Amino acid sequence: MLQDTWPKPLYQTIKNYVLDHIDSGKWKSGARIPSESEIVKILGASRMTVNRAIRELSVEGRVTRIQGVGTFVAEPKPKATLLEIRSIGEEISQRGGIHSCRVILQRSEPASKSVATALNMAPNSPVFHVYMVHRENGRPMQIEDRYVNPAVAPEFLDLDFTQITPSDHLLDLLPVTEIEHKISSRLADKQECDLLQISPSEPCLELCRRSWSGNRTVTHVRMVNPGSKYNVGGRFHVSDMTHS
Amino acid sequence: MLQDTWPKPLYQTIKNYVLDHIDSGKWKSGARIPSESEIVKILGASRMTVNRAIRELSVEGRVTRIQGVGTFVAEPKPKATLLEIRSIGEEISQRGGIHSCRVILQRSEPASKSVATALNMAPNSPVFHVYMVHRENGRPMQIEDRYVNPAVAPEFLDLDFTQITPSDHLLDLLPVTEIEHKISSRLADKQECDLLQISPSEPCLELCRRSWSGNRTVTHVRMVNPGSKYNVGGRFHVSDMTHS
DNA sequence: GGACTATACACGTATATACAAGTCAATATT
DNA sequence: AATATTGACTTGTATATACGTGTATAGTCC
Repeated sequence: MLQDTWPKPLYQTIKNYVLDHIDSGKWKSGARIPSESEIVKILGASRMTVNRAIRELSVEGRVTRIQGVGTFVAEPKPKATLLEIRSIGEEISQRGGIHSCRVILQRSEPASKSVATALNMAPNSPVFHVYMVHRENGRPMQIEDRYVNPAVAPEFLDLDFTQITPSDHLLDLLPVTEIEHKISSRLADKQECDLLQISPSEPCLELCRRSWSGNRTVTHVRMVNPGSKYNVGGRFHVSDMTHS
Repeated sequence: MLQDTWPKPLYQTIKNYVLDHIDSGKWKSGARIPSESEIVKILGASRMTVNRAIRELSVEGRVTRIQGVGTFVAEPKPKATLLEIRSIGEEISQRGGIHSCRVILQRSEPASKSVATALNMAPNSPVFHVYMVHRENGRPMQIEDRYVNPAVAPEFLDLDFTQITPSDHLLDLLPVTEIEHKISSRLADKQECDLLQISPSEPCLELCRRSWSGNRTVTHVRMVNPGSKYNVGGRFHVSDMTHS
């Protein structure tokens, strides 16, 4: 921001040099920037140092590199903020509560049309289905309605979800590479009111999530929380992807 | 997951070596790991290569380094998923809609007790306050109720928010380093019903956000969306912080 | 013309070396 | 005893050098 006059490392100076040209518009989005050896000539640093600077810009998403071709200014990021959504078990235990749950349904069933679409599978092929209620200190806090792709978690039906939540198990099992979220507000239906012990006029938060690992759809989950008892939230620290 | 048998770069092998020791529990959380020169002796790589490997693990948050002291295993990350929340202007224009807005209030006012707490300021010190309604194709979509720390954005009152949304302006102005979100579901009050043109029984999504830049609190915003017309969501790609 | 090849150039990785800078403890000095 | 110095060890940065790998193109041969 303001002048950091502290002695910057050279690789940081090089990063700033590139970022300045990008941010000022001299190097436009998608354009090629000078090669490493050209920057060596321009700035007089060694190629290793230039390489480190630009490699870091690459992992920070500011430039894209293609071996044998060159380095290009990356498209600007869409304006967005990130919200961290913790697993319900973690959240409850973090505030000192006792988590328990009631598993209402845990079975394999043929995929309905909508579930098959969500999981990118053929209709009527088997999917694992879990329907359960999470409780904090005995009070119902969340309905979890989850479908899982059997190919990625064949052991899913044998698990004891009073010991580990489905979410935690899947996060342990495989790396999540992509997530789609939808959060909406609506009124609960009769069954949900019964399970959550709330009145029919109470607004609920519904959080739907689909997640992928590589090119495989892992799971589709719908979580319903009573608005009066629960709200999703969290604090997120942006690991430094700063300019300068 | 399974062993990729493709020829790994040496620095990746070193990263895996360290990660294996961490994940297997041989090097426990908080413990010191061998120094660079020790790993040089163990693995036979050069110090520069070891340095790159461990530096990358450092930015990936797996280890913490202290110059002159050593390298330590970082605390494990809490289980969480990330939700990307786009700015409303972006979201509307992305689906082809026309964004407009009505600025109801844009002024400086003394901070109430709750606002002062939220922004970490003294009560009654001046804060900037904006209250506005965002519209998509002329239909009200969101109420934005925002307080801004005057110290970080002194020009805030002079802006024309029909041209750029407050969120976009602040994101352009300074890097956000920390964000706190809370999403809840509730019924709108009478004024909100009028502004959003909804019925009093319709559940609404309320998204509260506080954001920081460095050690300064930047803004506190409350956004109210009618549940029938709007839901927050998005797709998030996890940039590869994989093991192996 | 079309296919192949040589070549130049880009980024990717690895090493050896050097010095700077921060921390800590043992030792010397006052 | 309190303080200062020194030295060992740590990470941080910078360079010169080398070779590997991927891409594009100009030129050559058929």
